[in-house]
Amino acid sequence: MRVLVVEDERRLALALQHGLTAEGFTVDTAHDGPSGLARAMDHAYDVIVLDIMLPGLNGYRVCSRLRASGSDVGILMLTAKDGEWDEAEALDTGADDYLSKPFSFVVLVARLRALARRIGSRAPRRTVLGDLVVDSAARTCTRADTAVALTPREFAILDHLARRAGEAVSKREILDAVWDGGPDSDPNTVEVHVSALRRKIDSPFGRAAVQTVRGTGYRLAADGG
Amino acid sequence: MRVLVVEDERRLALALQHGLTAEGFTVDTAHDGPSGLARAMDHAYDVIVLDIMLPGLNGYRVCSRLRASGSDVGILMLTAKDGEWDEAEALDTGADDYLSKPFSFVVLVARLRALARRIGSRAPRRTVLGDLVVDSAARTCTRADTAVALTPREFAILDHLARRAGEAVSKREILDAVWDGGPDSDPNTVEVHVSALRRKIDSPFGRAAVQTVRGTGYRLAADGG
DNA sequence: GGCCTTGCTGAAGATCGGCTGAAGACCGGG
DNA sequence: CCCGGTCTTCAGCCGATCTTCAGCAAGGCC
Repeated sequence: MRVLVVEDERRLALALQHGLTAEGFTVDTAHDGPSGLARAMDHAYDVIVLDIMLPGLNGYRVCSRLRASGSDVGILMLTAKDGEWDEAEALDTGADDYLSKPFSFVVLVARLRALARRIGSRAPRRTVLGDLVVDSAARTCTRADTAVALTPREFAILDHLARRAGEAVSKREILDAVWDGGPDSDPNTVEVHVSALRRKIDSPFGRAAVQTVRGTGYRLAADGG
Repeated sequence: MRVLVVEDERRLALALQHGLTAEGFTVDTAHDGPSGLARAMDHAYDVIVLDIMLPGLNGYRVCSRLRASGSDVGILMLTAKDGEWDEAEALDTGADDYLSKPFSFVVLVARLRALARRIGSRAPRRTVLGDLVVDSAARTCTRADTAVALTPREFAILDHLARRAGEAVSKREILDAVWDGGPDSDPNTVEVHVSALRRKIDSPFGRAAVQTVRGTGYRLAADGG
């Protein structure tokens, strides 16, 4: 289990490195935003422990840049204050979990393990469903060997459905995954985009990969429809 | 999403009930340890918000008893102090997450949603009863290798029965699980839907998976009828 | 058998959920 | 600044689904 600790307070960083090493993790450290981001991009970590207040580039930015670059590494943010917006914003920028300082080392380890488990079971980068191919890394979609151009939202929805191929996925979950699912977000938005998506990947091919699950949401047929 | 709030401070419990209801959760409350435990055992909740300091039986004990009885419901503990042992002990007794009082409502909702997602993914995915297959994740049902289209209510009933395959399940429990079981809900509604369900998964196949338990409710035959 | 309780079911009207076209906001590039 | 593409919102439509009701069937008890 490879962990990167990005924390500018040297004493804390060192303590974490020692403690986590003792717990069986392999630990690297970085002490500012830019070098943390660089290390994270260059090496394959399982989880990153990311402080918010960092010199050069704050934790939110490191996090969102990592996500923007397509990384799905597990990110646990350390929020300095315990105001609610720190935490909500952490999740918004793509963090998987967060912990308010001061935190207990025991809890940190428990959270890291839980996070690693979740991350470990994440879906692959390329999903093949019959003649429908969704490439999460390249952000492309192919149907019957024909490239299909999708808008960002359309692709994000398809990608999310593809990660759960064969399962029914609720509109709320899609809102959470594709948008920053505020409680007041509108499920109709999803419907509109799904409608557009079908017009591109289903109708022209006389297929129906995107199925409606009434009362719940949608399901991507495991065989491409 | 069914939530049980176990909190002895009435004002807080009420506030949570209202707030969470507005967020789309279905909320029940209990105000002490023993009644919280009883409710949790009797009803199928997705998540329980559990205060630690409770009359009668404290949160740790409620939590560990639930786990001892085999429940895998999601448990989010509210820790009153913010000492680390509260939190570590909460995780030790089987809680999935915790939140220190005072907490932000926004954060609580985010945590509940995250927890619900995690829980949802560890529930059993398919139930096989003879040639009857109920796939909870995909929300599909198959009888003798034939896909059977069910309406949301029908599927919810079948799903609930399947989770207790072989056991007699009361109509009241079905009302609670599938509907938001107000005290004035009508058992005949269940009968109507069960009737429709049989017409789809039993009659066409000359089988009888859904059995009537007179005076009580229904039972799904463990061997598919 | 008679009677009461409980469960089944067909029909009908009300309601709900999902789909879609259109309008305007928004955004980034030229 | 303008333009094209994309996103969100809105409102209407439609069919699927739900609930209610009433009559009938079945079980259980005397």
